[in-house]
Amino acid sequence: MRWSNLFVPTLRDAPADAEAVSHKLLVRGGFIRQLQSGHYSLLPLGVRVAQKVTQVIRDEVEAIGGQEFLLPCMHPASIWEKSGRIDTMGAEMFTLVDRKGADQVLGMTHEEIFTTVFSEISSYKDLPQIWYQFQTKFRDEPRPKAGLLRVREFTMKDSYSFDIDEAGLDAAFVAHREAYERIYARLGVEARGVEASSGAMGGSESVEFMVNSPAGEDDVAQCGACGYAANLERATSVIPAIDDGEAAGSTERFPTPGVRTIKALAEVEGGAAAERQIKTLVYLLDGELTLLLVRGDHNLELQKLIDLTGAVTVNPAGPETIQSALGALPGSLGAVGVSDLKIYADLALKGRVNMTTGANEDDWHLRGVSVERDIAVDHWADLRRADAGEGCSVCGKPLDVLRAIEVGHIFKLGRKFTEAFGVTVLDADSNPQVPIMGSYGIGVGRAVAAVIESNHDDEGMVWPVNVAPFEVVITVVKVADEKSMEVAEQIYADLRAAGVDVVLDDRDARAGVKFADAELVGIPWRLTIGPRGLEAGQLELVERATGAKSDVAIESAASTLVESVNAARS
RNA sequence: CGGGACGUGGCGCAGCUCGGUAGCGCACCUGCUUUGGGAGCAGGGGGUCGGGAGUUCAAAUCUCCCCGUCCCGACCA
Repeated sequence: MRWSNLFVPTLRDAPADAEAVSHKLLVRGGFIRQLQSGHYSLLPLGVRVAQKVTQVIRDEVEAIGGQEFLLPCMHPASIWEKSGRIDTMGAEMFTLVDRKGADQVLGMTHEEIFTTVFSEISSYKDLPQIWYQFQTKFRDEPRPKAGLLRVREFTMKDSYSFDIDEAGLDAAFVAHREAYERIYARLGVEARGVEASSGAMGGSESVEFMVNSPAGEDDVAQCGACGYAANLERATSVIPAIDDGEAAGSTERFPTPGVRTIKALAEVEGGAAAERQIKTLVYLLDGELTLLLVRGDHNLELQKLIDLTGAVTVNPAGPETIQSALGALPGSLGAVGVSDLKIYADLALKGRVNMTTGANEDDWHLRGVSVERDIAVDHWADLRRADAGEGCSVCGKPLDVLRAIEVGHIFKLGRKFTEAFGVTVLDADSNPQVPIMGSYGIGVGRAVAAVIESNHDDEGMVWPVNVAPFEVVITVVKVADEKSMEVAEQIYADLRAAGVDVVLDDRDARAGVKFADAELVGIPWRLTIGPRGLEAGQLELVERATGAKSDVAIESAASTLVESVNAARS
């Protein structure tokens, strides 16, 4: 490629509304342009990187036996009705009506469609299967953000495994886990597999691949001692026991005028420290009013509740609803004596006595509450969000909580879809069996952004060779100099012949501009050709990542580069 | 969906408080000089001031409505 023919609109200034490093650099480097919130055009350099990332993923999925498909991105709504997900996905699906009046949706994932194709298989002899594709997904995200990190339209590698039994699924899952680890290593990101909730997709064992970055949107609890790592959505931790003293004989009402918060109750005369309080939250779970109890100083982790109950819609109840159900407004709520509502309580409240909570009358609280004696808890469960500094539930050492980007997600789907679509295959005994599925996804654009988040410096991007838009740039300092161009053309031809992805910067621009652009777009090696070097018979070679400069003889420049590039590829 | 901010040539911004018909830097075009780290000089092109209504002799500026974009919280590759 000749830079003079390339469309690489680099910018000196980042757009004002970009926040994340990857967003700024992708725009500044001329990789992407925004069409509207959550929808980006990939420019030539963006396409090059995306294609290289795609190829790395393809290699590794093929290596575990994946077969590439390409399914439609527009689906009849009926297929989503059949799986029931048109309701659970709700507003996140783009929907439209065709000219015949048929309801259509834009696919946000492809379990339904792959399962439909799979229904043609009817013998255990044809299992296992791993099917995958790179296809555009559409998700009407409430809040797209940070350039390519969260968008409404994106390419995803999604694969699906079909097996006759759990053992087969386990094997497919492990194979994917290992393939993903190889993929991230080749992309130059440190991604760790962490325990995760499978969310709206449904399923059991679930692992997210996380790259630590302030631009991320997830919080991950990590144990530096034993390696335990889990999304805060399901991370557990151990906390010290609290000495409640002797259980009070009975509960006691006491006035708390104006007290509306945990903090205020902790400070008021006759109140109680936050860890001695019961926080009472009122939620609507699929429309059913429910009380959720956690310790006063703890936070509810909603995802844990959703995973536990399978609830589809979970919303905090409004003040009017709460008032009419409990007789008080938030600030004075409690579960003592409540019998007509379902009550979930966090395990940290189990066995606690002498607790303080709202009396369900504004400006009144109760003390001396023994949780198990005084509250009709229906379900005990881990509902609280783990916090930094709490003990690792595996080894007890303090946990860290770090921001991270979710660059991949694998999980065991189970038989949800094969059952919904009535798919069976015959086993060796001629009995019909419902195959079990796994689902595995990597967002290509997000992976690109994550690579940048992990590989950049003040000058711009620093691409790993495997995914760099070009592996080498030949910078001709003075294009008007015939000798320079002659040498450049020769090395350019040699590198191309050797299979190196090289760009010849033959623009009639000042050297400084070309150097700055090469660094901004992060090309791993720059070979500088100018009259000064030619006179000495030497060319300057600069490695982007380290800034290391070396002089190479004209004759050996190409072979040196071929060697370096080959050594760095993986 | 709740909260906050912003919208002026391709990008970054000023002008708005106190109405008088749009300006700066970068980028772009032409010429000359320069040429190993984002050149200098001279000349030049490009803007429905997000949209619509209203107030006014007069609106980028004031008022109202709408749209868009970004950031923080509830959702996910």
